[in-house]
Amino acid sequence: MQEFCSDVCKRLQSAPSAPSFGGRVSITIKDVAREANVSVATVSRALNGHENVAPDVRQRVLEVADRLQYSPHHAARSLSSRRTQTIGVVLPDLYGEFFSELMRGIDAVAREAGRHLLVSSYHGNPDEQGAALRAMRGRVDGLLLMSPFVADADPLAGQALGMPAVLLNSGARAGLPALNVDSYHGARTMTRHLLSAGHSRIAFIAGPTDNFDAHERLRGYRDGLADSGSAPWVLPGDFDEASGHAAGRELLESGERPDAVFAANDMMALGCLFAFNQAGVRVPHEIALAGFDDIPLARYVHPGLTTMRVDIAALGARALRTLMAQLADPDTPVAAERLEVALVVRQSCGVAPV
Amino acid sequence: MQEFCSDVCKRLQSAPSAPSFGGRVSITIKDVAREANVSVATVSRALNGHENVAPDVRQRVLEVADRLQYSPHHAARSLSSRRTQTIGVVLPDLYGEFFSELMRGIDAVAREAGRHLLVSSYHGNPDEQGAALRAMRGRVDGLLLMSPFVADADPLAGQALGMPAVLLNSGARAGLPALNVDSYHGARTMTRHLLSAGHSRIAFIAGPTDNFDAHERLRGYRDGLADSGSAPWVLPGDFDEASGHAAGRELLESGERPDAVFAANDMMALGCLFAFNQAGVRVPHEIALAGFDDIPLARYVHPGLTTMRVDIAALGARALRTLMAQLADPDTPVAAERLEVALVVRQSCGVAPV
DNA sequence: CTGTTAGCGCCTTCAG
DNA sequence: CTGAAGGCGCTAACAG
Repeated sequence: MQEFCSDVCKRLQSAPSAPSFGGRVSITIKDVAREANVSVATVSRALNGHENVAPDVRQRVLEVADRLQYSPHHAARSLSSRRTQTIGVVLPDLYGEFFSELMRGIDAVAREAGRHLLVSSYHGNPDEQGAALRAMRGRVDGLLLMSPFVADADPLAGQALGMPAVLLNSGARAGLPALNVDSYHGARTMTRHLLSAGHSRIAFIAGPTDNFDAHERLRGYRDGLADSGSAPWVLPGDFDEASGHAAGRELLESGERPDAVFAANDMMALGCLFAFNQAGVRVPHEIALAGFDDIPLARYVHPGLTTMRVDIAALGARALRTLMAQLADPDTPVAAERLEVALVVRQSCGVAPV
Repeated sequence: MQEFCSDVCKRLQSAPSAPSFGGRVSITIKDVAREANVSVATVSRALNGHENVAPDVRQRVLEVADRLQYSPHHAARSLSSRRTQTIGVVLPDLYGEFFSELMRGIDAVAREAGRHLLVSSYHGNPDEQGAALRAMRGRVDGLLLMSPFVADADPLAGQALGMPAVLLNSGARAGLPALNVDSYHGARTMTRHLLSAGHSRIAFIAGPTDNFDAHERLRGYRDGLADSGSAPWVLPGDFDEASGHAAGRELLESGERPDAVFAANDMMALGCLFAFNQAGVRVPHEIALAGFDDIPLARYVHPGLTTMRVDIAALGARALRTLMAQLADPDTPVAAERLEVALVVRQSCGVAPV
């Protein structure tokens, strides 16, 4: 035992200049090669599972590597192999349940595929976004990018990503494969559902004006209302509880109350619900309420919230699968896909089973 | 303009063997050097802000680099400099608001410090945890590790991390710097608050038995009750709404109802609240309710939830700051720190201002 | 099957 | 102040 590791032990003890890591020196492929009496090439082959290595040699190499606790240096490996085994994820933010769920879906697939995740958020700032994208170069094999801002100037237009990428909830652009939640059809369906339940004055609490999904949902609401004779009634919102709460109060104070309120997402619907609760207005008896997303809390509030279910984790998972396919075969046809959403009827609209 | 980029343009057009990345070739330091009529060494120095470069030369180099959209290749840089500019974040999971908030805090500091984040979750599986830690070697300069499972065998004991690391909400072990939410004192404070508000039969909805924080909160509850004459009354829970809901129902059905319920976290408190709502039991009139965490919804439910505020984003931010200090100076003394929590009194305990 | 060798792109002495 | 040159650790031809 001792004899085998003498060389390395000596190096460990008398490392001339301790390279970082708290004075530790790391074991390289050379150390393994020397201990196993083979060349570095053979070690590389053995460790990477190539076929052209004699069984006994492979065995010996693996043992030595294990004993020395060798672990290949990632930077070196990816510098020479030109692959990083890492996927870059660039998001507008990391805050809230949406991103959390998204990451969960992405993470599951990444783990399954043995890929690492380099995450970065740009806080809605186009400059930071550019910087984040640039910084990904040489660190990742592909990119998952979410850029939901419907700015006049497409921040991606000028960015040569220089690598395969998939767009998430960002519309379709730059000839990249894209995957979007089908917000438009979802919102239209919900609006029609409310109409068919007998509501005619349906108010809509919108999302941020520069957000792609918010835009699609508003469009779906308007189109859903189109032939009904009902006029659109839109309040501003921000996708958070606070703005839903504010919108709820505003609705109560308006001269003519709506029959139903459709919030562009569940968090706003909940904020609105609490505003109604505080004012003693009963849901659904006096006003019906609907949301969008089906967050976990939607089923626990009282009354249960009617909403559109969006499987966000599936969104992330599917996006990464698309990217992996692109990575495996760059000629995979590029398409824009939609993630289906589903109407979930609960008590908040007054037409639900108990 | 054209003349300057002729060389590179030619290369881009007639790259002999397109090296990965969908057939694109990337611009290297050599390209910049050639365009700027200097050596690669000078480019390197100029771009890295070293002082020994003539102002006009630096200017020219920066211009060329900008025009060519040059961005250094990470793997190459970290191979030669032995630093990755990346922090590894190893978490038990990526699911839910807690991790989302944690990541937000970490991300803010990382961005501020120009560091990237390599995230990985191990789904509560010790083997996966080991694999994740091993895979971090050579890819990151330091580690933020959350390992809240109070298993008999410390999964970290055998792991030579081989690099600076900070433990998050994982107790104190392995001689690593640690940062923990002060769950014990928080729970004790809350329990005493409930007692002093006149409640004597206080039930506690516990968290997962193998979770460090859950354990600390339970301990705080017991100690808070210690000299009061009240007996502990503990129900199992899982930190999610569903288990809080179940516990709430169980409490209602028990022969002797409690005066107050203290849930080990807000999600369970909300689940419990909805169970009470459904049963028509009024909070706080019939039963007082308290939680722990102060998630955003806590202030929007009706009645507002009395809870202990935990600044999770601050937890992440502080942990990364500690790690950065460790990275900057390995001799920084190692200590276990506590993140203070604060009592937030709302209406759910019946002693609050409206 | 195995060893030798030439880079991958960048940083960093060491001479000028 | 600047250029030339030697690696960093690993992979991938190319010869044996």
